[in-house]
Amino acid sequence: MARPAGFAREEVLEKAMQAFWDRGYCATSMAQLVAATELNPGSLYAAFQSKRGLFLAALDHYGERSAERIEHALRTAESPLQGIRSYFRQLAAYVADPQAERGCFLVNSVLELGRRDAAIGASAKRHFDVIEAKFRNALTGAQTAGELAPDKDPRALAALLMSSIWGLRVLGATAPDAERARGVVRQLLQLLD
Amino acid sequence: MARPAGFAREEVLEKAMQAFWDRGYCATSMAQLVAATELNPGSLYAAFQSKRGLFLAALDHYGERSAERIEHALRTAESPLQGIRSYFRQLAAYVADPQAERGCFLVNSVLELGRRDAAIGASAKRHFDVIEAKFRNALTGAQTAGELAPDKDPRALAALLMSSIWGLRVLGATAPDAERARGVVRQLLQLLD
DNA sequence: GATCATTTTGAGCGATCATTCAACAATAAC
DNA sequence: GTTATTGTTGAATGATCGCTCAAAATGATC
Repeated sequence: MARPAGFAREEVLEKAMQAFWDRGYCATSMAQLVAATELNPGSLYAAFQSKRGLFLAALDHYGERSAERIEHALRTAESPLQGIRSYFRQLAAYVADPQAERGCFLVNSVLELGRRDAAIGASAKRHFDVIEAKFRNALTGAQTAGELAPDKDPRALAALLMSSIWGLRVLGATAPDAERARGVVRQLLQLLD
Repeated sequence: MARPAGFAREEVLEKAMQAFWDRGYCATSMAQLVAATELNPGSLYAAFQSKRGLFLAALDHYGERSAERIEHALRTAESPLQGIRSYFRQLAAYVADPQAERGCFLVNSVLELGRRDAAIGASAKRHFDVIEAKFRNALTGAQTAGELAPDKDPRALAALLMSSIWGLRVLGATAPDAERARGVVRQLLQLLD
């Protein structure tokens, strides 16, 4: 017995995420979020408590979608290692796209706020951990399948892959260059052979 | 015949840089810059025109010091490749330090402002280019000295090294972990053999 | 020590910030 | 149709933002 909300939470989160991703937390004003979400301040505050609350929800939204994309690449590949190769080739292509200049929303958020806001830092790190675990699993699977040499360390390799993703995302933010990105990925993937 | 300035420009730039590096451009208020530099607003504006002008000067200050550090590692090494190895081992140690959580000021600035402020983006990219050129020179030198295999591509390797630095800096911002950083560097340096 | 160009001072400016809230609207239950 | 409960509206709030400027202070020059 009450009036139902006039908006879909996921759609609002997607729009808010795009706004935050575009300009960062600090440079995105509530006025811009009101415009982007097409909600009034009161509705936004009723649903998310504060600008920070909305940001945290948008960050989770982004992290979940990122993990899904990686999960999909790994699951649809012919083998664990092919899944990793496939994801990185697709990342190289994305990094060459002008829209990659926004960087990675998780990385941007850690660098802007991770040290000043423990909850934001912890949230981003949690999403990174989920992704890294997927790679580690794939690498362990590749090893038991004889696809990856037994002397390789899945844990160390997974850390390298995370670091490589971060590097490639910054590369995309500084200079969208397809050949450059492909070259970096080609060399990195040699470490899996 | 005039009153001399009561401050040393380099010292003020260093203090302003630390303040901006700590919190980012947007989250650092002029009031905080006034406190950090121990100058009054009027003096800061007389010397740097605007908050943005002060930021651009601080960014150059950081970029020059970064390039010097790399130049020093390369120049004092026994060989070009040893110089690169030395720099990356030193970077792995730095990344494990809690103060590395601030990330790289150039990376932070590109991600926060590079797309919205052309001058800031261009400045950061220029500093990255200077650094990358040093690596490329070292790699070419290593190749002519027979230290690096002739089938390696100095240009592609230099791009990989830049991407690796960016990744390692983000690693430092998310989780200062010495073993993790050393592991990543160990694997990356294999690509030089 | 008088002159003069320059720097320093810090209160104050208009603009914009995140946030609130009282009035109003809409629906479910009866 | 009435009531209860929740959502929406958007103008208003106090705080903080980057920035200015008239007045005072300083030191090199003569």
